[in-house]
Amino acid sequence: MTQPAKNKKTKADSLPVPEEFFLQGVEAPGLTAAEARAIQRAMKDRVRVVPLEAKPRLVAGADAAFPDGEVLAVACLFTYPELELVDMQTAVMKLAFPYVPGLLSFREGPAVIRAVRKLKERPDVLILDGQGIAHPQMIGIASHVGVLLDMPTVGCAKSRLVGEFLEPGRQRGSASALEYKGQVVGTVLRSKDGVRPLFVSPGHLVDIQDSVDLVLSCSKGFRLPEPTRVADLETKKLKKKKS
DNA sequence: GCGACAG
DNA sequence: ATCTTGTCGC
Repeated sequence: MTQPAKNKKTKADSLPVPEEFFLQGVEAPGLTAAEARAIQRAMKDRVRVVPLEAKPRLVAGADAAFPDGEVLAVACLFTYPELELVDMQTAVMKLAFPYVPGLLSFREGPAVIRAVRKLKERPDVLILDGQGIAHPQMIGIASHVGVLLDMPTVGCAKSRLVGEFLEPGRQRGSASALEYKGQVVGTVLRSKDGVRPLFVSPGHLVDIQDSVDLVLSCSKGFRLPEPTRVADLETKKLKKKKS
C-alpha cells in the first residue's frame, strides 16, 4: 500500500474531542468555512431539545457589536420573572471570523461565551440574538453556545435564516410554526401588536414551548425581550464610547 | 447556474 | 452587523 507523499491533515480531519471544541474550533484563528461546518456536524448531536428542567430564577441575554476589527459582547443578567437587571459583563476580542450565513457562532460565539462566564451568577437560561435549531445544520448560535456552556439557551432572531411559515396574526402572542425539512424547528412569534415577528427556536436544554413562553414573558412592551434588548442597547452604547 | 442568506 | 438625518406613524 503506497501512502500519499504527504499526510495532509486538515483541522477538520483532526476534529477535537467535545471538550476541546471551543479552544481548538471556535477560537482557532484562520478557521475556514468548511472546517467550521465540520465542527457543526460534529457538535450537532450534543444539542438537546427537552423541556426546561425547572422554572428559571435568573435569565440572561447577550448580544454583540463590532467596533472596527473587534467583537464586543455584552451579557445582562436579570431576575425572573421580575426582570430586574442584577449584573452586566462584557468581553472584547479580535475579530477572527467573517460573517457567513449559517456560521454566525464562529464570529460572535467566543466573545459571547466569555461575557456570560463573567456574570456573577450562572443564568438558568440564556437568550441569544440569532437562531437555535432553526438552522441549516440544526445548530445555530444559540444551540452552539448552549452546548459549550452546558446551559439552557433560546434563539430569538429578528429575521429568518431557514424554514417556511405562515404570517402570524397581528396581535401580541400570535404564533405560527416555522418548518424546515419537514420538521417544526421553531416559532414565528408576534411579541408586540403590529411589529414584525420574532423567529424563536430552542437553543439547548429547552423545547419549543419553553422558548416561546420565555420570550413572551420577557417581552415588556418592545419587540425584543428585555434580556436581549438591554444587551443590544448596551452593546451600542459601549461601541459609541470607543469611537 | 440561479436565488436565499441569523448578525 | 455597519454606514447615517430627517421623518412618518402610533
